[in-house]
Amino acid sequence: MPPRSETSDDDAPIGRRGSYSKGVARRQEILDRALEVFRERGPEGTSLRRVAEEIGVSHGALLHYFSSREQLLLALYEHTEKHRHDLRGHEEMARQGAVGNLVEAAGVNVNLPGFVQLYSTLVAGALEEERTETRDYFIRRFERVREQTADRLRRQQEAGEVRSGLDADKLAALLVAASDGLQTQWLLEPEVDLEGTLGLFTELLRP
Amino acid sequence: MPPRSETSDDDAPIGRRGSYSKGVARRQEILDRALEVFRERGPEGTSLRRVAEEIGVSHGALLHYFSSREQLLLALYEHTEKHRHDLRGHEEMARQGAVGNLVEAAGVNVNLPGFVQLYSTLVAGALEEERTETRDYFIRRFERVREQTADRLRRQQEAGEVRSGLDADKLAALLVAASDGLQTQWLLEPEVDLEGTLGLFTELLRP
DNA sequence: GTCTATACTCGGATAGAC
DNA sequence: GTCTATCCGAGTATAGAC
Repeated sequence: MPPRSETSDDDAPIGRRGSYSKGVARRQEILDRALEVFRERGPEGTSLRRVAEEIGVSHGALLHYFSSREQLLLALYEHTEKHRHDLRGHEEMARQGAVGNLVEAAGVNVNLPGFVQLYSTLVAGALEEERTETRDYFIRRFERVREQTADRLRRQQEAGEVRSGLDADKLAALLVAASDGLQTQWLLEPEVDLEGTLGLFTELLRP
Repeated sequence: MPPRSETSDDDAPIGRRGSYSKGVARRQEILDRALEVFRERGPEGTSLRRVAEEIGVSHGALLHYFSSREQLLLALYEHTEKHRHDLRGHEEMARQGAVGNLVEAAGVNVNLPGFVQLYSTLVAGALEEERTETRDYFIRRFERVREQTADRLRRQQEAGEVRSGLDADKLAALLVAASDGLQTQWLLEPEVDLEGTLGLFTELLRP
């Protein structure tokens, strides 16, 4: 679900007339260069105009492909998330419990404070205006994460690993909320024990 | 702990030479007018310059009393928090359990979405720079709220209302985190049941 | 569709008048 | 200490060239 607005099907490298539209490739190219700049200097303090200059396009041209600074940061977020996702073992991930999954994700994030901060900035931005792409993106994201977590919980309830009689959907929202909130506290005070505190849920949910 | 930088003791209305320094009064006057503007138009989209013009001071003068837009928003937040605090019954509040207290606070916030959003904006801003007043403010705030919550929890553990064997400090951090995170989700999707979901902790913590 | 040029408002810093 | 004047770079919107 990339932030590019329309171009929703451009997949056949051969045969389809036009194949990749040149614009998408150009956009990708610009994004790649921009990611490099962010990697070196970090997103904070790196203005749109600075990035544009550094990667050799005009300020206006950059804005042509990313309609706002927020959009560019969202693209950066998505890219980092993919990388972060790769850091985790996919096989084990699948059959993990809800709490274990969140704890492990938090463990990965501990090494990526910049990522957590970017997340927080984008979410706060999403709350500030009514109908933006960023807002839609995070609404969908929360829905997805809650749903996955609820599924895990239900499976664990059936397996007797988690106490039953609790609304799995509400519980999932609570777990995700706690995870997000804790990471905020952790960014402000690194001595907060992210994984240990989140792990309390293991005991709280024991049947 | 108001955001005014130095002037830390100006309390005696009589006898002390100079009594209130004129600057403090002026600052308060400007703040009051600014609060009015925010009440009418909301903080988002209300620029420093617009506020200044509307209350009849220059852009520079406003910046003289509030060294940044963030400082002004923080003052707005503190003022609203005081008002919000008044909405809650102080007597009952004191002898409430940890979960009940958070649930009730959330219940008040449900009628003040702008306040929750402002909180989220300020917290995100606090995460973005290293040594700012806003950051210090929220570090202290989280410490205070966690401590209060932990105290309640300990009292409840001794009274047998909350299951023991759980680290009250960690548990407090978890409760506060869940409360914050849920309010974020609620701002994005109002159908999220803020009080009900947070109330799950009542069952989770039962001995 | 791709991009340049321009203009507007914004937050913030500075220098200096009073 | 209080405030005006000015300047800077930022994000964004628009018109229009190609």
